Amino acid sequence: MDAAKILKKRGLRITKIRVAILETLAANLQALPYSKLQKDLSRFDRTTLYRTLLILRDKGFIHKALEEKGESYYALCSNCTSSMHNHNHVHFKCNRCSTVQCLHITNKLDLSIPKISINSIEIIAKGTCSACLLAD
Amino acid sequence: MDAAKILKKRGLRITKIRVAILETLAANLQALPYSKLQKDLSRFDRTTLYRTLLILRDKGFIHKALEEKGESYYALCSNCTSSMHNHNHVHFKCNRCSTVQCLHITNKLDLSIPKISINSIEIIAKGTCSACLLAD
DNA sequence: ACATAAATGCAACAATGTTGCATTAATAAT
DNA sequence: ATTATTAATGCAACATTGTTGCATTTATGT
Repeated sequence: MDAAKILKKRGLRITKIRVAILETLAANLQALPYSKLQKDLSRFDRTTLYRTLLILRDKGFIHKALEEKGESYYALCSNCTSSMHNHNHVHFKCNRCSTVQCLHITNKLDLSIPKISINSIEIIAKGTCSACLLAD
Repeated sequence: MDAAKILKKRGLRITKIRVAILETLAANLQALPYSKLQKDLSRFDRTTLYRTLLILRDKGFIHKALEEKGESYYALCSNCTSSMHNHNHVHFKCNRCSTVQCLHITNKLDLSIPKISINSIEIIAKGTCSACLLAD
């Protein structure tokens, strides 16, 4: 993954923390909790991390996979842009090892409720991940 | 709604803040953000509110309908107990007026993913609520 | 009314969110 | 390559929420 090239292609300045965040997220299969990003990227100021996460989210590079107990989990986007965020996948959290992952599903989920206009649907599943199932 | 009676029936002590929380939530159709509870119940200590919310959640009286941007939204449970939490409903947030409500749906949502054991599924829908649609 | 277990309020601290502002860095223009 | 300009960064500061320990008060069964 060439984070610099990706940033450039999408018209964003190439800065150290942006490259670092993208590479950190790319290096993990799971979504990463804020606290982990904070720790891994502690060479940067906390405010900068905070603002950079906002920008990368806004521009469609990353998304918040889950927010739970005051902690946000971040993951790379696969197909988003500034104008279009489509996260048609399920966010799964393992109750045992606490990892969070994005699961791409084929099932199309349609939900319609009278008198309400629904723009987006988010699904959060919890259970036991394959690694923990195997560890039994 | 007789909060005291409900608490007693479920074996919890009847205290002012418990009654107040249950009545506050019962008085609203929507789920209430923590900040609103905090404000309405400011006559009680913040720690007590925090701990009481934990207890009422644990005992199945209330549930966290949504956690977003660091803010938790709470609502009454309809059929939960200490041992059984079943929230088979959708949590809906209106993007315009920011209200959060629990929508009871009939559609059964089944999701199965290979190699993973799923225990619970939560659905969060966002869009425009009926009141805001009418206000156009 | 009393004993006892539980709930409360207070103090204190941690983590995250958030803003303003001066400094520094990235890019475009020369 | 140097400079101008625009954006990003780091620092300080403060708000909100989460969390724990402990002394005091309250709810309830006897």
